Amino acid sequence: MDLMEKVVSLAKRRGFIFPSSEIYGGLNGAWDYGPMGVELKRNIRSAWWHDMVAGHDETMHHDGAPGPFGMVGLDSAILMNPRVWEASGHVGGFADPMVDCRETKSRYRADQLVVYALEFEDADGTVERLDDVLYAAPGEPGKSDDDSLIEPHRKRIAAAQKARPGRKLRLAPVAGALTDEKLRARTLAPGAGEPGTLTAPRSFNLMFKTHVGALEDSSSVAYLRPETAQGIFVNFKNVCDTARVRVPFGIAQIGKAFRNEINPRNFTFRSREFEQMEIEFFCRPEEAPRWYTYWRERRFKWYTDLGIRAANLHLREHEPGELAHYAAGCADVEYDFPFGRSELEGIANRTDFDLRQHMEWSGKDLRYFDDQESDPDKRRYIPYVIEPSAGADRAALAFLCDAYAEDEVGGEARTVLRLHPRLAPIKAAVLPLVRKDGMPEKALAIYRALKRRFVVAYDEKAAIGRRYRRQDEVGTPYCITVDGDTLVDDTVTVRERDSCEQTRVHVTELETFLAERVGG
RNA sequence: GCGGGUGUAGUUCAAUGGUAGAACCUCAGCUUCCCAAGCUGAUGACGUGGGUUCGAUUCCCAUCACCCGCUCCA
Repeated sequence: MDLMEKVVSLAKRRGFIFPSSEIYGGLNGAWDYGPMGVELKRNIRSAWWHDMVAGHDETMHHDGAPGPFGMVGLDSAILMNPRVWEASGHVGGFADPMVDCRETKSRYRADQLVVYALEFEDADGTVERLDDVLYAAPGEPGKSDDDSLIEPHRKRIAAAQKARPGRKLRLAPVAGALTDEKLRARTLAPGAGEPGTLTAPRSFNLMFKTHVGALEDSSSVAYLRPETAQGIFVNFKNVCDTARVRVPFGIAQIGKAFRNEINPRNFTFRSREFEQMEIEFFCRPEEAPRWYTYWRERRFKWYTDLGIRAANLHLREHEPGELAHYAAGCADVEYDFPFGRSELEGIANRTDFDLRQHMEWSGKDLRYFDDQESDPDKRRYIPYVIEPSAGADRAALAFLCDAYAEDEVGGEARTVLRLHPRLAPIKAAVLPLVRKDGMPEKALAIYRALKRRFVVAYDEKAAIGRRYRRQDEVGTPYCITVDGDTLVDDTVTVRERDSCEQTRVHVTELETFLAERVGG
């Protein structure tokens, strides 16, 4: 069994992650978090929110940052005015099958791309057909004139013509060339140097559509947001007007997003419903590169601080050709999953693209007014945006994979999740050594006292060793054992998950002991 | 989206055209003073829908889900 199978199996067995609606056969690309999983994910969200927002000190100059900055939170609706998605570029032209050119990064509607072969007719009517290379050009079959079709390939076609003096050139459309893999491999895209750079036609309507109100007509269409980011941009003015924030500052949000992925894969890694943890960080345009660098480093460090082994984590700067059309820079935080190196988080310099788009589409002035600026011409500007966008589910999966370990204790194999204590679903288990002599009663009293502040478990079933192993498997960092001495001197043994070492702690010290080690 | 593979208990596996077995887990009881101990007992499965057949978990078809490769991720 490989590591991924082991993690999936453990996730199911111990209640971290189940297939969605499993008793009905499940649903492709949808997963549920069980009793352990919900705590893990909640801890991930809490850690992120605390580290990025709630615990942020806006009066302080943070390490590596160009200066002090503010940070506030937001929770915008999943349903928004559909015009948001027109402004953002998520709808409009995306309903029809599209083909992409891998080389030029251009996108075309499949039905508006003519693919043709060259034919040369001799004076005597003999036709020579050149179909080792096919040519694609924007236009509509049967409606576009030859000149406009030839334009993108003029040089190449001119060479072919020159080699065949006196012959008449004809363009012979090749139907279905884009859907035929072999023909597509010979097709030269507009502006491309080599044939075969076009993808198969695909529908890019990845947004889930629904209707607001009972009437299902086109005027009532709404979408489930495909990203949380736009909720922040459309609230930029509201936040500026009410939250007493000054640039530079960030708006953070955690929430569900939905994409109708063609091909969900790799357990929860690519799901149709997923949770994002995003910051849109607004700054002066000229300072954007420095803030970009800052957020890249800071977000990378967040994962290693929470226990991801640095050897498994990578920060990858995008190639210039890989960048989205609006981005001035983008880096991915990647993790070495068992199924390959994949993206956990993207940090992008989105320039002023989003706010500018929303200004145009809404007609509202979203410029920031900087009254501290001495130059009157520079007082109003559209801030640039640095966007660290993380996937909560992907983080959960990475933490699970990275924590999974098998080792030996006393010659016996065990499975243990070496989760960071902040992330562990259960912080401590309270265990009576044996079920007699008043130990359960004493242990229950300790359990109830700790329960008020920490997520703790109580277990009196089976031998002590087995109970330790149960807790190891869900990553519980500490086991508190009540034994004979406890009844005499009010001390317990605290057994640490990774080392299995035990220390003696007085019952009155337990709360402090845990607080120092697991937070909370 | 294309190609390949796999679906049997919570997990990991077996067997079979005629009453579906095991290990671990779980639960109950006994025992037990520190790392999956022992004893007794118990719960629990053929992904779904069709077809062939006297009879299908087994053969066939479809479908759903998961895994692998390709593709892709605005």
